[in-house]
Amino acid sequence: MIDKSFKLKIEKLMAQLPDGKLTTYGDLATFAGSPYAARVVGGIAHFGNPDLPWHRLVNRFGGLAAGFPGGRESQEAMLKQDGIEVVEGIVSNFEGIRWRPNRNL
DNA sequence: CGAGTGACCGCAA
DNA sequence: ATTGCGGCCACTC
Repeated sequence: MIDKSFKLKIEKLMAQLPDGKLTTYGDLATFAGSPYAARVVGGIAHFGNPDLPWHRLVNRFGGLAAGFPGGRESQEAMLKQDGIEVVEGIVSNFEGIRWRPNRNL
């Protein structure tokens, strides 16, 4: 059974994202089957399911997103609410809490 | 309906 | 080492 749509898969992965952790666009895109479709994840994040914690999505450098509604400060505040420490707009324990999707779905 | 953009990433010169 | 460009899917105008 193969996924029918890229967006659907991304949303599923986001739904499986553990609380208190974060992930990157590239990892989701790579796992979805297209490592170069990282921007697609960003697009989905903007027009996708608003119930998913998109604020836990960060770029490859562990930095906050670029066009997040309200600015990086808003996303940073959300991450802090989740217990994620953010400094200078960059996640401190980024590699420590960096969650990776389970390919055994 | 058609074309363009988008919260990115990786590689080439 | 740095800069510039291409590429994927979905959504909007």
